[in-house]
Order: sequence, then C-alpha cells, then structure tokens
Amino acid sequence: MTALQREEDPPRRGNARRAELVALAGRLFRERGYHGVGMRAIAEAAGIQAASLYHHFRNKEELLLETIYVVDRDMVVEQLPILDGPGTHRERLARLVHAHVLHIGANHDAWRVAGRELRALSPEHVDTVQGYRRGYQHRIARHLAEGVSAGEFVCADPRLATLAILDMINGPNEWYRPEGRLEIGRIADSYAELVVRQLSA
Amino acid sequence: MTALQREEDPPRRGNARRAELVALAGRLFRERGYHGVGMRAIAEAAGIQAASLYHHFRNKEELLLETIYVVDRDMVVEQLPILDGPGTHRERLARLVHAHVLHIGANHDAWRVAGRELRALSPEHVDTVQGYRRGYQHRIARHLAEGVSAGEFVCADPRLATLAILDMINGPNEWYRPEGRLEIGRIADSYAELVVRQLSA
DNA sequence: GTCTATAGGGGGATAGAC
DNA sequence: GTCTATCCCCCTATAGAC
Repeated sequence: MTALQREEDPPRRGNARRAELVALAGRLFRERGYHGVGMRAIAEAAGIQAASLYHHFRNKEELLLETIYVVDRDMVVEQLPILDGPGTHRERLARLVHAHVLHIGANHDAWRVAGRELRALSPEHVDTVQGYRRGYQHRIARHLAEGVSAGEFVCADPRLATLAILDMINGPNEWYRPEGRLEIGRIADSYAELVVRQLSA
Repeated sequence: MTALQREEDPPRRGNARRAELVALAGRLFRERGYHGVGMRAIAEAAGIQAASLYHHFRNKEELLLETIYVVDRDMVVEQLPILDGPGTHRERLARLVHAHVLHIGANHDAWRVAGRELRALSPEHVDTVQGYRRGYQHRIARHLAEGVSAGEFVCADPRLATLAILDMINGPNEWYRPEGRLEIGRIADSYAELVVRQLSA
C-alpha cells in the first residue's frame, strides 16, 4: 500500500498541468478506447504537439496507468474503511454500496477506462491494479461471512455472492448517463436496498 | 429479425472454413482485444497469409461482427422464449437466468468479445446489436412488471432491477474460468436463487 | 483458395533546436 | 516546455499471378 506513495521513479509532484493532461487523455480513452486514441490526438486536444507529451510522461501507458490508479486506489483507501465503521453489518454494507455507486457517478471517465482497458497495461502494472481489486473483493467477502455469523445475512457462498454484488454495483459504470432517466443518488439508494435484500432470508 | 437471414450481401453459405476462421479470430480477440490483434496474427494462427483472409471476409470488422452476432442473436432467439413457457413468474425467471449463465460458460470466447468490443463495430452494426440487447432487456423488464402485478415479485422499479440483474448475470463473462473453483452449473444455480430472492419481499 | 508484393497511412517514440 | 523533423514499425487492404 505504501508502495503507492512513489510507485514509479519520476517524482509525482503536484503538477497541475500533468493532472490536466491525464484527465484529458482519460476522457478520450473513454470515448474511443485506449488503442483507438493516438498520442497525436491527445496532443491535439491539449493544443500541443505529440512530442511535447513526452516531457510530461514517459510513454502512452503512463497516461493510462495514472487514470486507472485514481479509481482503484480510491476505492481501497477511501471507500473500504466504511466496513470498519459503526453500525450493523447490513447498515455498513448498504453504506459501502451507496458510496461505491456515487463514486462511479463522480468519476465516470476514469471508471469506464479502468473497467475496460486494464489489459492494455504492462503485466506488472496489471498485477498491481489487480492487487487492489482483490483487496477490495476479499474485504467484502469477509464482511459477508461475518454478517452470516452474526445472523444478519443468509448466504450459502460469500465469495460468490461478493462477485455477484460487485458485478451488479459496477454495472452503472457501463450504462449510467448524467442526462439519463435516473439520477445517480437514486441508483445508489436502490442498489443499497437490492443488495441487502439479496442477502436476507 | 428476418433481416438476419441475410443481413449482408455476401452469401452466408454453411462454410465450415469460414466458421473455423471466425472461431479462431474470436479466441484471439478475447485474449488480446480487437485492436490488439492484426490480420497478420489471425492469418498466422490459421496457417495462411493475411491477404488470404480477404477471400473469406470483406474486412476485419466482419470477423468481429460474426463473433458478436452469434451471442446476441442466440440470446434473443433461443433463450428469451423461456419467459413465454410454462410455470410461475419466479420459475420462468429462474430458468432464464440459469440458461443465460450456462450460455456464457458454453461460449465464453464470443461472450467476452461481445461484452468488450461492441464499439469497434461500425455505427450501423452497433445499432443492430444494441437492438437485440434492448429487446432482451425490455422483455425481462416486462416479465418483472407482470410478476409484480401477479403478486410474485416485490420491486419498486422494474427497469432498474432489470439492469441490476443483467449486470449481475453477465458478470461471469468477465471472471469465469473453466478450470476455476466454481463449476458453471453451480454458478447458474446460485444466481437463479439470488435473483429470485432479490425480487422477494 | 492461397500466394507475393505493395500501396498508403498511422502508430509510438526520439533528437535536438529554441 | 514546446517545437520541427524524422525513424522505424505495423496496420488494413488491394492487385494480380498461380
């Protein structure tokens, strides 16, 4: 976890220009896919030449990596501690699901990219990101198992139920549109309710 | 629907070689992504030259289209009629979910590609495929609404619940491995149960 | 039905000036 | 920090022989 403070050699100084370029690339990656966007297109959107991007980033993959890290690190570092907070197992799970869906709504460029373009990373970076995802998943599975022991949940296979829940709550990542019928807060409410009901007798 | 009998000019004769090449390309697309596989790589895997592929297919996209059609047409034409069969609303829904998951297990190359590479198709082909998906989705939403009327289901928003269910039962597409811990039939059983429970009071 | 050869373009990335 | 110029590779697709 602390490895993330400086996971790569180049200094992660609070560079506004850099963050700006990452956000810009993230939007293009979401719209056209990582392999569908060239360095020339990213540069053009930023109003500079392709070669200038290499002053800010080692290579194209670094742009993708930074986009994906934002999402997956956030989920483990900021959302997951909800399960260690106060309340019953049901309440804590509902709170996590709610926060998870809101996070998708607030970061949908990066989420879409993280969901689709993982394999475009190098094997080592794929491993790192998958480590985060496994951490998130395992913590939830443990929460379900503990909820079963506490008599709050009914669930034959907590690991499988975790996969089912994660696939469900990650779903809005693919179909949520800010201008659509459903406001993200309402989706978050409904999903928290559906998940808890799924785990009740 | 009948448009699919001959949706493109070149005759869809029962060509074994053609089907073989589609299956081969589908596997590569799954492993490396559509844009990550070149015509040279597909040809090499088939033991021929890249130019020879253009005797069988107009272009690269046709290879992708054929892979995706198999999945999405099957679901509407072969699986969806389950909802018109005998049984209670709960039984029919459970049967559909079960069949859906088994279909993923039996066609996981094509499913993975259909799930990830839709946007690589031309806009017209995207529309056609999305038409199938909307048909599938709307029919399920109607089933849920009818189940509510019949007093079998509890559900505040059938359309949203349909999205939640579909995201959940499409999930194994991303993580199911034939050699993994869970046999596909067991996943299908569990998911049918989870879905029905989610819709019960 | 498969081949060789090639057209024509776009890809990521680098060198070195300013 | 951005530029111009350029390298080298791979891409899809076509022409035409066999």
